[in-house]
Amino acid sequence: RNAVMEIFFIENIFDRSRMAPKTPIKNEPVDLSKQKGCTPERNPITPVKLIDRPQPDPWTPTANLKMLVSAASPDMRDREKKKELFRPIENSEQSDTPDLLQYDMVDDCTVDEFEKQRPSRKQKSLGLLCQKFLARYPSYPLSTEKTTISLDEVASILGVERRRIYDIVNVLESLHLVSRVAKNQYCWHGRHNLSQTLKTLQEAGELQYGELMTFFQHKEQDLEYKFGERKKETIPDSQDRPLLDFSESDCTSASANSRKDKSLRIMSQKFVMLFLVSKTKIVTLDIAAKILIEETQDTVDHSKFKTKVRRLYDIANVLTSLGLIKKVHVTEERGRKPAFKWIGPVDQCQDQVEVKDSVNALLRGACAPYQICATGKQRFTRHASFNGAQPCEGTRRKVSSEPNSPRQERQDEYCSKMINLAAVCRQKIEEDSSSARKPSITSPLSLLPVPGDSEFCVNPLPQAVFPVVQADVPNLSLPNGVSSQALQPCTPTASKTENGKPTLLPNQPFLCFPSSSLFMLCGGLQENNLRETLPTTGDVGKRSVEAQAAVPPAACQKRSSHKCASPSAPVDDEEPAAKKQTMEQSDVPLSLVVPKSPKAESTPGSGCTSAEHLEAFHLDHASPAAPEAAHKESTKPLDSQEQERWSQNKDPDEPSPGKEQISKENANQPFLPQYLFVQPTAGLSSFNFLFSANQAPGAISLAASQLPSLSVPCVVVPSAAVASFPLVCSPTITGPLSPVPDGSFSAATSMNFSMSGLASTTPVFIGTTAVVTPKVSPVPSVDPQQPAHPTLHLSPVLARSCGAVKLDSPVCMGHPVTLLKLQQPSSTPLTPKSIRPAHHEAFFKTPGSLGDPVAWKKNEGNQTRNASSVQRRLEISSTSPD
DNA sequence: AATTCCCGCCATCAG
DNA sequence: CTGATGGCGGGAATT
Repeated sequence: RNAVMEIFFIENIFDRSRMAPKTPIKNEPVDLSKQKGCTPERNPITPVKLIDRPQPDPWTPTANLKMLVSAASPDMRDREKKKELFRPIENSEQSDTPDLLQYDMVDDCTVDEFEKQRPSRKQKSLGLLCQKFLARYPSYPLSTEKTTISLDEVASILGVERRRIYDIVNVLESLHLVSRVAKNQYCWHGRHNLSQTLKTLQEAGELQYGELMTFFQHKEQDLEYKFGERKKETIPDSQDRPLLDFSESDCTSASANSRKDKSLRIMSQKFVMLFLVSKTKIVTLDIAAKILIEETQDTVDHSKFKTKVRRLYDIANVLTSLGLIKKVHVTEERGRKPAFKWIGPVDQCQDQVEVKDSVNALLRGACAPYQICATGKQRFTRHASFNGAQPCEGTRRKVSSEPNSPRQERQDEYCSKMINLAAVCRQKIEEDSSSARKPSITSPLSLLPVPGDSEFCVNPLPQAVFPVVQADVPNLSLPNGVSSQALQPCTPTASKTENGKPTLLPNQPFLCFPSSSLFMLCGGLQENNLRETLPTTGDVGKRSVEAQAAVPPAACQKRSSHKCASPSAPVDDEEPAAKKQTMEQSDVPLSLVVPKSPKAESTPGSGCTSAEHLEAFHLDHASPAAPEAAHKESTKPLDSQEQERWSQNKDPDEPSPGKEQISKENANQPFLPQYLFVQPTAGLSSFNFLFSANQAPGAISLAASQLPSLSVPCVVVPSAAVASFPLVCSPTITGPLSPVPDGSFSAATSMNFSMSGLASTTPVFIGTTAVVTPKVSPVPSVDPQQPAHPTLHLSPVLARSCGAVKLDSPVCMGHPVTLLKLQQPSSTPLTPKSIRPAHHEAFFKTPGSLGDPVAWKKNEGNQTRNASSVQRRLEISSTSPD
């Protein structure tokens, strides 16, 4: 062990020393590359020296090696790097010695095959690094424990230079996820205050950028805007001031100005504000850069702009890792521009509006099926896709075949419409709610009992609120807490989001429904797992792919990573059939369907969406009262059909007749019980739920086992496999349960939920928010994992966290909640994939608790091995050398 | 060629 | 002065 440690240190040292010298070298790089006979890439690994070489410099021993290496072949080098991949340690040097050896080996045998990958740049990306970083800490740490972060420690563990950690921490600090306590020390707060922070930012943002953004957005949409010009005008001077309070708020040291003002922190806040202020929640990089340059408007110099953009990428990477934004591209006349879309919690969510609206529509008698999504924009998107409408952003694929039509435009229009609609609705809602904030509104299903009208929807945020589904929301965002991952049921469509990014996936299928009438469907959990995983780097890509696979075709297309093709890219057609099939099997995620008014569809001409179909069937099969598991069976087949259709379904127009009828029926009887059905695949992972819509609140809770029997309006049907998990639905509220507690308020609540969310993964809680009040101290002994459940394999951490969360809530008390295990099968249902889960777990564990520093390394699977040696060292050292 | 964004120099800041 | 921070921009990797 000692030896190992020594090595470790040595390496580090080495590294450091190397760095210093490096400076001088800089000049040469050019040569290097040229001379490159040797190493093609800049060798991150090797110190600069190599580079120098050409120079007069005397050689260092190392240099020699390097030369050799380089001489050997670039490829080799690559491989090497690749191996390093996960290795936390800094890239560097360690390899020297080893390298040599390896090289030799390499020579002999061709190594390359396996490692095609190599560490490429991506592996070193800030986003990935950030994920690793976040994975080390729980999203929602117990208040009791304070986690301090030592920059040095983290840097060494993650194997990066400190400088990089600063980049991450600064952004996190801007969102108050961490705060600096002392030199080199930060305190981890987690996401507890995130919503509050965002709210504050939003407010601030409206003041500062409200108009501006509006302006830009309009501009963009219709015309081209010229850069600076307008902007300046619009921009108020107000910007000077640093972001308001927040920046200061916690900062201990903050004094103030100085260069800090320019800091990444401020920029980050401003950047976030732009999203919050933006109606579309999409901000293009160039606009952001322009706006953020603020000060000297005119000094638009190009270089400055470029620098700003660089910084924005840095910030964006971190935010992406947090699951707050995702990358998209907006297509304008000018062409496609990089942009980012906010996918984090939104205070005011349009979704709500939508929901509301839909609800209203229902009440009015509208019949069309409607889908709702709760949370963020993403959901939005999804819907769209569900509907057949074109999704807004990237998601959009051409749904139907209309090669010629300007689909993009349409899409945009669609988006705009939706937005407008949302706005309109929102008001309406507010009105309604205020007037009728009765409990009634919150029907049993409704998640949040929160008294505050609109608020309830809002704050609670989607994610948090519905545990059921939603777990994911967070999930994407971070791996860290166990929480997140959970399950997300995937919606068939939804998935489409970005693949590349891990985060995206998140959407969950769940919804909030204010009125009872809604249905929820939950799809298989499979995906959940994937999501969970996300944190890690390399995997992500893969994972996403998988996820996609799971997902319905429509949804995801992109398989490739991040970059999405242009939005307009056709969707289904492209999809490989195979893929679809796959998806079909597993997926069927759920979707919510709500009867909707026709209008909802607006754009999409297509009426039928998968969801709809589902609905239809389900409806058919399911008896209103309480369908049972039996349905599942029937359903499955259905699913497939459905899916197929779906995939094909280009025909919007023909909704299935049946479905319509159904919907109508519903319409007629608005309150009929409707249910949501979820049928994922049969076993495994998916759960099926049926909820009747109108039910009385009280009825809902059920144990899994009981499902069918329940008289309750809702039925939950777990898939067979799953059956074991218990679902808990607390009736929202109303019931007997204690009413919502005072609620600490939405914010708090929501938070809680989210936490629970994790838990949610499995257990579903549907209930009032009140239920979860996590604050409570950790549960005594919880044993979340019940042996009974086959599925549960929670990582300890998870379990623990879950336990804590749920415990508190009253609901929980009632019965043991089981958590679903995230890992579970989700991935693809039965497939062997199971392997993954393990990783996931690891991933999430907090290092401390589990002591599994290594977790992330896992990602890539094979490669890992080699790397491992290095890693190991690290691990050891870090872990406990003793 | 454009987009991303890693790397790390070096100016500042803090002690 | 030294170490901690972190702005900044070159230029390489990716798209």
